[in-house]
Amino acid sequence: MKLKHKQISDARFILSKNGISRTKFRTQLLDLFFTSEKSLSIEEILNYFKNSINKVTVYRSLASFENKGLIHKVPDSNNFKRYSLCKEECNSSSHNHGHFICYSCNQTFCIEYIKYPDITSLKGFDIKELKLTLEGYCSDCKIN
Amino acid sequence: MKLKHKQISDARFILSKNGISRTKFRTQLLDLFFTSEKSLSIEEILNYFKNSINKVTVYRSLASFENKGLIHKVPDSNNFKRYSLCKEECNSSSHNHGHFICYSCNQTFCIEYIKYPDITSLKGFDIKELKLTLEGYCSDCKIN
DNA sequence: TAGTAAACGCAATTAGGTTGCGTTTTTTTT
DNA sequence: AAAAAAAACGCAACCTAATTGCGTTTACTA
Repeated sequence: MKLKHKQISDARFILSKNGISRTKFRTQLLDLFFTSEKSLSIEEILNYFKNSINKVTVYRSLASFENKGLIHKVPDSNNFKRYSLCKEECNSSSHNHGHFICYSCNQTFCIEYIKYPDITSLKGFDIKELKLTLEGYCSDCKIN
Repeated sequence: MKLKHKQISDARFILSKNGISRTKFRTQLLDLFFTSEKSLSIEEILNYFKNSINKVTVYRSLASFENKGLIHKVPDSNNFKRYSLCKEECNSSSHNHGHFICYSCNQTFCIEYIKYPDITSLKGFDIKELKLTLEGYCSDCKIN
């Protein structure tokens, strides 16, 4: 990772800007989101930190990041908690892009560039959000 | 319910056809799905049967119905298990319609008639299924 | 109708997630 | 830079939806 140093300082800056204490762990966790293209589950985070961190701390850090709009929940086919870094387009109530879930490795990928169906109203329903989830096999898991 | 008798006999017939024992409870449960337009959660089923049935039995009956393709899981914003009757278009791997989840009452409605975005391939991904979930307020819960 | 297979119910267990609280670290104040 | 206040941490205990084991009961089938 060429930009490691810059990313770490980015992480520290962003934590401060959002009123989150710049602890060693939270800085590393936010940096992990920066360097990871994929979404992260609690289990993956615990493994990454080799269980040097308590799971309660992970849960609370993720909740903090989410409240400040740094990350957002992504769907998981097994209904586990899973998070992904927010992009520019995300706002507090809408993370307007699709997600791809791999049947095999269970990774969730944010898919920025698919078009949403144009649904603004539906008889009788007051639609606030729209979620599109694709499932199948990712490039690492599919049989070629 | 005008068609009650017919529905009960339908339920019995369908259970037999799918190799599921026609117990009193399973017949009533399948019939409940027939008469309910909405999806059902374990809690709602237990309440309906006034706790005369054990929750383990409910879980196992639902698993059995699902394995035989009679019902399918529907998304729930709180990640609880929730099921809905399969329609003609459903097959073992795909229940190709959208779902609407109400923020307030948490009911999930199957939406048959919305157009899916036309995604058959996505660079690097082998897409097997596509899920569209709408969230907001249903007609009973929205503020007019 | 006897034998086999499936379904049932109870109790115990699993596992993801949460809460309480005393301690430590970070941030703010002076 | 030290003291005070606030936020984060870690442990243990807890919560609860869901699952498993197993002995009993009910339904199917030959």
